[in-house]
Amino acid sequence: MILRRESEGKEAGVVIDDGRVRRGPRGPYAKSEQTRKAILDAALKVFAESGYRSGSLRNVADRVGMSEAGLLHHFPSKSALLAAVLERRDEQTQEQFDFDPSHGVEVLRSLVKLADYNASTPGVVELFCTLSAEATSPEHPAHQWFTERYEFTRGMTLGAFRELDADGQLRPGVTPEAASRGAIALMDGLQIQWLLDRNSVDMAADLRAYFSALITIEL
Amino acid sequence: MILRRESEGKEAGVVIDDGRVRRGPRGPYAKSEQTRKAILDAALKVFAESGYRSGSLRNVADRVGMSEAGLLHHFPSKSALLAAVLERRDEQTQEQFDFDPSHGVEVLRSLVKLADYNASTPGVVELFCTLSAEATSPEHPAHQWFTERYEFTRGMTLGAFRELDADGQLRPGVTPEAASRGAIALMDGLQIQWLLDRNSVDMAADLRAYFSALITIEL
DNA sequence: GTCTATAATGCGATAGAC
DNA sequence: GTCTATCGCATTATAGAC
Repeated sequence: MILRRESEGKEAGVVIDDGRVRRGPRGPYAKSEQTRKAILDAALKVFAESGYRSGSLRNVADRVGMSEAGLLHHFPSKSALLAAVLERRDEQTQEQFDFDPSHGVEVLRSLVKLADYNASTPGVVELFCTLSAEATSPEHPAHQWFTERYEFTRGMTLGAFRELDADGQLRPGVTPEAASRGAIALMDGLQIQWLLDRNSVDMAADLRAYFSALITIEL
Repeated sequence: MILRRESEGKEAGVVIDDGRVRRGPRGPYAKSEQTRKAILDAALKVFAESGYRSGSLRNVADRVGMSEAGLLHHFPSKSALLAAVLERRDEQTQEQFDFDPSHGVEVLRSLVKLADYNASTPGVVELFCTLSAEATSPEHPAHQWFTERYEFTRGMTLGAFRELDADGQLRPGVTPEAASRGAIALMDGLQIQWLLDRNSVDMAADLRAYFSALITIEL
């Protein structure tokens, strides 16, 4: 699941070295932008396959064809690298999906489209699946990031269901709160089954079926 | 989510050292049974908090108050310890929950009860949440174990929904296949949100709401 | 900007004394 | 059954040459 939180005010970062927060490159990295991107691509794959804790800088460095020390010239620490990877995913998906909470049905349609798109980027699904489980631990450097991410995502979905509820388009017994928690949970849970066997699950179709069971109008 | 697969025929084990499969103690461990249990309790906590890959034998040994070498006298390797932990959970929950697929509604009721029970054992939820994400990787020693576990669980739930379908108790548009995949996914996904903030989610209530949206009869 | 070298720590597992 | 000692390897990160 990839969603973008509103980029106003203080954005949640990833805790680096138990204190500082990195939000982006501080200086003009203009010349080495390519190298940075290559590192981030490799890091995404490594963290996706092994998680943050077990993924190693050596593995990332090997994939990008440089030494660990060379890598650490671009990112001062492992947690800073994780922060940059998550930050970059947010930026990229912000461009692709626009979730306008003013139209309830549109949000649900966008979530189905997102589930469909996710099926084309297994590495990213792996990354978020692994990290969201890992980051439930309060000591994890991305714990706060995921906490706020879930709050934002659930809030947006909740707004959509509330609007549908106000328009009388929710089936009797369905509450916006349970429906929004369920929608996020379903997307996460389907990803696990999909990663175990990609032929066994159509994430978008199952999410659409869930929505169809909750609302009275056509999706 | 804790479910017991049928214990007939060849049971899936956890791959140990790329080959052997450990299913239980081979000899009479009668005298050191207490020590084994203490180790398994500590190992469950460590694997729950850090996952299998990042969890260390040293951490387990420290908690149980012995050396790593002493621990490895009882379990020949780290993966053998993981196998024993998963095996033990299966045994313990087998005694507590009986899923009889002959009565569709009863299976759904049992799943809600299970979700409620899980909320009283956060350590176990953490363990399965972390491991099921970690084990989506084909190289993980518990990959096969989780693959077969999901197949079994989904099959049982599918049977329940098929029976409800035959009795005309599914709402129009609901298919047993999507419903069963969704039920498992919902349980998994709710666990992530619950682990992030235990006050934000009532897993059993949300699962019940999901079922209520799919079936026409009272739960 | 990238490297080699190295520090400092942690890991799983084995050998052998008791 | 448990220990100490140790092996061999991986890890993050730093120092300093080029």
